[in-house]
Amino acid sequence: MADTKITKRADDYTRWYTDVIAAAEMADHAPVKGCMVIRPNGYAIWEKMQRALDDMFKATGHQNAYFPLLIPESFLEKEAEHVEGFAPEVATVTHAGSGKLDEPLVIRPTSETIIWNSYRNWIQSYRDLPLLINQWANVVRWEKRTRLFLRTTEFLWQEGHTAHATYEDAEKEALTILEVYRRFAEDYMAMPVISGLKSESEKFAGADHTYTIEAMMQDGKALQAGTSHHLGQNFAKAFDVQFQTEKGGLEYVCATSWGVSTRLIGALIMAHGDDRGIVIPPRLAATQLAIIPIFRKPEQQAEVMGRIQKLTRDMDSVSYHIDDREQRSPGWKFNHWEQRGIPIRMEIGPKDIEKNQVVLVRRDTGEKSFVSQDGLHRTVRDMLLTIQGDLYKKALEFRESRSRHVDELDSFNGILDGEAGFLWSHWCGSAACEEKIKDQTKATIRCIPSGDEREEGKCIACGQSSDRRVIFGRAY
RNA sequence: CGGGGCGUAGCGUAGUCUGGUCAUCGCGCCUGCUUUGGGAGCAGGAGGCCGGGAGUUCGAAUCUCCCCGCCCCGACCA
Repeated sequence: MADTKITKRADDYTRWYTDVIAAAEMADHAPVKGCMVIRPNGYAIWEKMQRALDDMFKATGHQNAYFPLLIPESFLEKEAEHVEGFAPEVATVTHAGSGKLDEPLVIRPTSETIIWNSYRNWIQSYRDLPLLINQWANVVRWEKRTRLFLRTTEFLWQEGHTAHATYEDAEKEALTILEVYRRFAEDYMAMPVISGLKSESEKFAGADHTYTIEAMMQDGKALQAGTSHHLGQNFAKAFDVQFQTEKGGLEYVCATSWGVSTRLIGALIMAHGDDRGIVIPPRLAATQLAIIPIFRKPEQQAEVMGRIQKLTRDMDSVSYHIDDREQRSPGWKFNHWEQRGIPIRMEIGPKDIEKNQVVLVRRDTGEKSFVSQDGLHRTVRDMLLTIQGDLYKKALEFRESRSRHVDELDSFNGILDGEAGFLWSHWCGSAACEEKIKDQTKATIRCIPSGDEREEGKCIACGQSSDRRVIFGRAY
């Protein structure tokens, strides 16, 4: 398979991003516009993400289930805001076999409606609550403009859908998941995020309110990395899901929904990648250590391979790969694994065997170290931990260097056209001001950060009083 | 759907303004030998309806018109 070169980091970040994906052989454009073929290298990351997230969902009491891909069109229409929000981007099936369907079917853009149609039958009593379910699935949204991983017509995701007896219980659930997402982003992806509340105009269509985690990419633009919605009783009312309370009354349940998608792979690339390719944090790397034997003569090969066997015998906590392809040169292999973001490369040749050492090279820094073969397992394990931590620190430092308090709307464009980043500014809370700022600067409110950092100030758009700063930024 | 750009080998491209040995170069692929600690070297080789169609011309990758496709910017993005 062809090995692509990343020519150089173009002034155009978009170009760099697609180059990196191509070089790492992660995805291709599909024949259907906006759809993508996820290659094994890209999918391996998704599998690691799935496993980690699934464990976290299970640990917070959730179960997996599956609901249909096709949804009667009328279901979407039951919730007013929901249909208004999704109508422009749903794909519809009108024909099946040789005939036209009586009622068109939409390909799910999200599954609230079909799931709530089931929940109506599943929920009778307060004893049935809470209902905590997650689904791993694909969805289709016919966006006008698409980008590999970040916004594709079809994408893979998980969507959680829960039902609760009280508003407070649902709120607690939404925040529990928000915290799961924050931990996943920071602990696994090594990508710092700011969690908070979406403004009214940015929230999910049909939600009471929406929580989000927002990350910063290396060009200073924001990326919404995950959302957790408190749906209130909107869907319960639309699908008539009531339950008998402990005291015998009849109530509508409160709901949440939440999801993260293959967009996270795009986030990972843009948060850590460099001109040599992607950089995978150790906790998400299917291969953490690429071992490259070096030799000239057959007897050296036997010796080196023998030593590798011995060294890897007890490496059960590190996932390693021995690249013993004879038709490729060591230099080629170095490059190959770098483009694919493997955290550590190990070189071992006759010279190393003589000195009882190996060469370890970090993908994130390029730092080369000569370490003893004794205790190699522990050395590698420690280095993986260090890389995981350093990647996070580096990304956090970058985000902080691109975050500033801004009190003049006039300076937005200057900053965002130059060193783009997060602008912490006062906002009065009105949709009109939000809109005005967006029109003038292309910056949107990424979130109203969680936490109680109150500060008196004046809205940068209208001058009215505000009691906290919110985050503005240009977003993907 | 608006604005801009681009379609030449599997991929990336030169050539188009000024029509005439122009089908170029790199990567990749195949064969052989030498190589292998940063994308190996040399030699040889395979591979093209120059996006499609119609025109102009003695002659079109090149000029004209139409069509198709892709990319970027914008609108849009729960």
